[in-house]
Amino acid sequence: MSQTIVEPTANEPTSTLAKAYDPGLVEAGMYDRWDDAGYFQPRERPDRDPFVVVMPPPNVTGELHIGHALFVTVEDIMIRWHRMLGDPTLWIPGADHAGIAGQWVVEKLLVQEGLTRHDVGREKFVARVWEYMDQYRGRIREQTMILGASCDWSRFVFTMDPGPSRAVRRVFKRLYDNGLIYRGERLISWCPRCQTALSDLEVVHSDDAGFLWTIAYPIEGSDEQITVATTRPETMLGDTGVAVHPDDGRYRHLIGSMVRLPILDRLIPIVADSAVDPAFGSGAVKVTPAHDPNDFEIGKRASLPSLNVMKTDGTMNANAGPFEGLPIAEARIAVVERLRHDGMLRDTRPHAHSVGRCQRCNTVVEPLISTQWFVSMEELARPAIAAAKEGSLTFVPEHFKSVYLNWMENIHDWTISRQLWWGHRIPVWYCQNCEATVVTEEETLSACPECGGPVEQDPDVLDTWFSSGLWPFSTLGWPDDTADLRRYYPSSVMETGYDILFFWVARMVFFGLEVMGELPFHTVYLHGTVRDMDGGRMSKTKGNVIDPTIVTADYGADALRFALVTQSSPGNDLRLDIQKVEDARNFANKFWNATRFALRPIAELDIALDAEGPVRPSSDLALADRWIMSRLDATIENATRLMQAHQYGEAGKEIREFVWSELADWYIEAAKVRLRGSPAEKQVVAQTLAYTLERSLRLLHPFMPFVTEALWQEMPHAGDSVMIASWPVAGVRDEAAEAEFGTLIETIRAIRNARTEAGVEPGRWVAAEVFAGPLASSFEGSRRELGALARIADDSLAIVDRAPEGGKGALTAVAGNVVVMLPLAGIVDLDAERERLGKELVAAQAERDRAVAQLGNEGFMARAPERVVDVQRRRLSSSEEQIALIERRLAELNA
RNA sequence: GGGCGCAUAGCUCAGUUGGCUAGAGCGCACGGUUCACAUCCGUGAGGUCACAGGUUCAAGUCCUGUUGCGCCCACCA
Repeated sequence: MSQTIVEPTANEPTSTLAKAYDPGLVEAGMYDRWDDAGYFQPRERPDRDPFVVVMPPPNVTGELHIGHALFVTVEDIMIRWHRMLGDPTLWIPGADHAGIAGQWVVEKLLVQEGLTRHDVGREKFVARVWEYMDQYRGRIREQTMILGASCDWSRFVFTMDPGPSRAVRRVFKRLYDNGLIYRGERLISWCPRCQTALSDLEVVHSDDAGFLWTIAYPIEGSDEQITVATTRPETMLGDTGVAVHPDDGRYRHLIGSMVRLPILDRLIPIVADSAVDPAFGSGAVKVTPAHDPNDFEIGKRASLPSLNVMKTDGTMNANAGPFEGLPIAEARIAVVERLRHDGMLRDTRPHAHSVGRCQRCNTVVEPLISTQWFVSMEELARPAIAAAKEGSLTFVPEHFKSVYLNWMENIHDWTISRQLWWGHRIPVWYCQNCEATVVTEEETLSACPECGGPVEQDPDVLDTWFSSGLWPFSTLGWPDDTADLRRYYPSSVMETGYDILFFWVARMVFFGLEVMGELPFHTVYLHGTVRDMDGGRMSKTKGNVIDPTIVTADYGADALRFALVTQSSPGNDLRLDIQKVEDARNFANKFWNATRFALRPIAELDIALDAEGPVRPSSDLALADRWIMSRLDATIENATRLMQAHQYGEAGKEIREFVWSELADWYIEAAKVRLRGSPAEKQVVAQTLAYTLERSLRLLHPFMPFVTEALWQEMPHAGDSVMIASWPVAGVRDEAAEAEFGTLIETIRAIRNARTEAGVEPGRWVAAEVFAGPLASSFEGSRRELGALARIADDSLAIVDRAPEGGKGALTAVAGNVVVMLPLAGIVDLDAERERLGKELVAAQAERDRAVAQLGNEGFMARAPERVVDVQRRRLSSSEEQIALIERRLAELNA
């Protein structure tokens, strides 16, 4: 496979490439060849820092969707780029057990069998989930491979594997021992469907249309009543007080009095609390400490008892009296009816209010008091805030730093226990004999270390994000002191969606700092959400979810990758347009055919190679050769700069633009005529083609790994795979060549435009006189290219040394200071020609006027940098020359 | 209530520290079988850079305000 010299193959077919690019054929088998060659594992070299990315582990709750394809693409681009830069590069793949979401999908399967998890029992249920996960992990892995992800499968990790599980227990114990994890009775969010506590982040709020009911509470021992307003009247059954603002004159005399709670007839006190807003409603608030976070706080301050009126399944309990057993929604209606009947309902009005729903199952969550495990956040957040503020943790795009800080600085304690069966079991054991609570890193505990009595493990599991938060080090073998951990922690860039900035990124940061004493990564790159063409979110219920492998089957992984990355920019959502995928496929085809074209002369000749690949040609260079190599250098410069700035999409576009609009449209078109020239000329063209195409393939490789590998193998090259070739280094730009060939391009365009506007048949060969002023020798050297591209007959192309006179039977093309006269007697429409040139004259005059104005501006002349002033000077002289040329020509036409 | 962002061509979007004539793809109009490519080639039309001020020699770019849209956070009965 390794190849240092290309043998001439004159007698063989000129190319082994098929006429049309077929992504299916190109991509088949290639991934396995890379894998077999070991390219996905880091190539160690002690002199360089490794580049490490930990893949966000997809939830094993189904297949990958198009959003996964975006992150796989962006991360693979980073990884392949760094691999080409020569960094030891590691990308660790994984999968997440997905806690509630994982349990939920299997519960839904059971429902189809007419079963609940309680019918099968904990052990068998967990086994079912494992079975499900094993099945989909394979599919996810397969999909990731189809996308070309160059990750190290030998290091694949699942959150429930023994290693990460031990990491979870170790961290739990450590935080517990340090007082950062505690168990307590708090008001938490409860999902009645999932039957578990949720963290704040797992509750999704939306404004729903509801009602605000006003209820009268009679004052005991008085004829007075006090009215309170509520959006959840059923909670009045759990009221243990009424609160008013201490300075509210209307109620000051009532503070300390008792009211008689309607329906239940309980006596509850009126208390003062400054959190009450006297301006809202009646200025008096019913207090339900067991079912409202605000009331919970008021209740604590006023020493009111908490009275729970709901069961964990979302029905009312015995404290609800006559409403016991009713589901919450029905109890609400019944309570309102009863109040109306009793004459205690004072008002009912529509009222939009915020309703929290379970992120996973969309059930309305209920705040209720419950004993749960929490992570105390204040101390953990402090260094995580400092890291972002001092800049050791940076965000792409930058504004997410504010978002991150805003959250971190207002953080609440984290509810980590879940009343689920699927997940990491809380490593806490309760002695049945001596009341001891034992936290252990061991997976099981057989007896109480205090008294030897029997122990029972806490039945709950941990929030799935607890294990995710340890991912940057648990994937590397921690808590063992492994070689991987020492070499690859911390990772380099955390690339993930902004939608899990708090869920995941923030938690990795504070866990990394606390457990490892070091940030888990220095850069957070956040991508947006992939949306449909109308900007809608993709969801299973909407039915607009796209399986990436359907797209890759039609257009290829290269096309999907390229479309995703060039359509997106950091932090912004993108609308997936299948036309963009098609365009990317077309681009691959363009590159394919450009290579196919180049391979013919390349195969006939000896291409000089060195350790880097085709040698950069340096002698017998024509203007076009110098130009394309300078443009390649510009592209390398720009692409490299953009990659460094994480502007991968822009880098991809830059490369596409070069390959299509410069290399294919101009260099190759110009090369066609030169390949019919002398052997020496053919040689330099072939060498230039080999050089520029081979370097371009390397530039494009991180974006379109498959097709670039396929083409690179066909091209003269050094090394075994473009995957492990080096990222190109830019040479010195040839400014003169860029300017001169640029003018040649503009001239050809002007000629084509003049021909088209005048209705000259596209295939017609014409004669031309070209006045190129100081560029005469450049134009002379490129006369055949000029002729071929502008369809000027070679023997009737004259490069002249002063502005030509065409009389009335000629078309004029003006580009900069170049003027071309095309004698076309009988075709030229004098009026149309005058009009066309008239427009050009106006444009040139406007150009001149702007330059004159700038150069006449004292402030500009005094303050603008010399470079900018120079540009205006050139602009002035150039536009003046152009005006003179056009005016002269117009005079001729008008004569 | 707090925070963040967006507004550039018919559509989807680029536009790095302010500096040549504001760009791309798609779409649109017209025209093309030249031996790499119709998954293509050529030519063209199309923009008060949301609005109003300000800073500056110079503003799509920086500042302030306005309008419209979006997202996130939050214990607004």
